[in-house]
Amino acid sequence: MSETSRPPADESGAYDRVLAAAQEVFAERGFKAATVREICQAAGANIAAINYYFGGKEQLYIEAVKRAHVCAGRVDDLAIPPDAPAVEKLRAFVTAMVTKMHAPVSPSAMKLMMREMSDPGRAAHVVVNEFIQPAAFALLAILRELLPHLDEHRLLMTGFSVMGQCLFYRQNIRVAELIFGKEPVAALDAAAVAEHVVRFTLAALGHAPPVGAAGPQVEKR
Amino acid sequence: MSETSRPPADESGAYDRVLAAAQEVFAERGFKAATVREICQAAGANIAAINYYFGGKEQLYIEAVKRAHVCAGRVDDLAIPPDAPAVEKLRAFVTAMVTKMHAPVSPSAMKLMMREMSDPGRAAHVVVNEFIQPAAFALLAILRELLPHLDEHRLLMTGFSVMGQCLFYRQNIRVAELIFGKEPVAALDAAAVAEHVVRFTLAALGHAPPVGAAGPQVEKR
DNA sequence: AGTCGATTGAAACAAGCGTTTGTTTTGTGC
DNA sequence: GCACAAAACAAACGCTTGTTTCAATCGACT
Repeated sequence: MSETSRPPADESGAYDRVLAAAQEVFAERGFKAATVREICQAAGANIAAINYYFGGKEQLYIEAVKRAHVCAGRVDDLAIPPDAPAVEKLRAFVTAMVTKMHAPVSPSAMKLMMREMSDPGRAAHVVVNEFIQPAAFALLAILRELLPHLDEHRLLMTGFSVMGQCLFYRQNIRVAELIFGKEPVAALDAAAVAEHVVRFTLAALGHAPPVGAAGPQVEKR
Repeated sequence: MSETSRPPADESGAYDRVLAAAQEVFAERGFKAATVREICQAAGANIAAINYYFGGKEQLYIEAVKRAHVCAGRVDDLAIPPDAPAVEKLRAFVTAMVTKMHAPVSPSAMKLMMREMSDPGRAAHVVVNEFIQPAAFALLAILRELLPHLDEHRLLMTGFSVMGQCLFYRQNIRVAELIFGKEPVAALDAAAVAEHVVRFTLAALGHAPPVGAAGPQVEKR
């Protein structure tokens, strides 16, 4: 029973090699299409290692998702100064979110998490509790500061509008490439997207001039 | 070779029954996890029917996706009067989009298309060409009317902001339920969401008062 | 050196998969 | 009634899947 006490370190033990390879292969192919043989071959380990260390394919998948959410890091534990004005908090949040989506620290980890989110299975609650939920509540708190008098429903929908913009570029980048070609989509780097989403959102909330306007004048109210 | 000339009618022939069942099962389980046996059992047909009519599992999947995009209908061929002001065009577009996403005519058809979009395979180009691309270009044309002087990159990102909001409620409804519970999410019906997205977007574009504002005063500029 | 538990390795297992086969049934024109 | 092609069926095929088995190997401790 070394499975639970084993730290998720990237040492060269068979346990960690299999787990890292599983994250990669599961992210690329999905749970069903990925085979234990491919994972073990990528890890340079024997086929029996999966059942020996993890007890089966599905439990390996869950562990891989857990590892992925650790690799991806959290959104709310960085770049959001608690004493800054709400507008700056929102800017920091969106920038962190878009950057994390657009250029993640571990692409395969993010891919695996997004896969599990689009088709929630037995490992979804892990990603939600540790990764999505804190970010969602942090965003809603920021929006509540910006819009103190808005009712709960509209605040929730406003949060969805922000998250929808942040997520779009990752969830639909392939489709966008199919429509517009690779070049114009590749031209949208994380910084440009983050700046746009911030401005679009702040304008919608009345804390910045609209997108069509010329100069970047601050506040208005 | 009756596969190409066969119309996608919902008659009670074995061909149509298998195709309809395939749409359902593929939408629910995905390509790999769905089995030909389950499809044939749901269709009340023999296992050999798939290879007899379609030539294999993968070609049946492609045909099911094609059928799905027909069932789902297109976005640009309805509810967008060509002579209306741009603001009304955008309102019509978003309302049609959100409604189609939120309460589709055929839930399984929409589910299958969304599945193929999140993991583009051999049938993705069909959905893109016939369903997504026309909608995307229609939206960009409307936005161009609203923002005549915006450069191409920002216009594209603005389009993504609109699409991101429309798609969020379908792509992430399961996750949203996991976070906030089923009730507050279920309370957001298509009409409320569409109204919010329209107002959020128009406010961001400077064609409506911001979300936080009280009354629905029209125009400003 | 010797012993024992942990790990690795190759082979085999049963189950399930998509596909194929050969036959039977059905429908249709003569 | 007969002949023939399309359609439907049950059975089995070959293959891949996840899992199991069991012997070989390694590493530490006495």
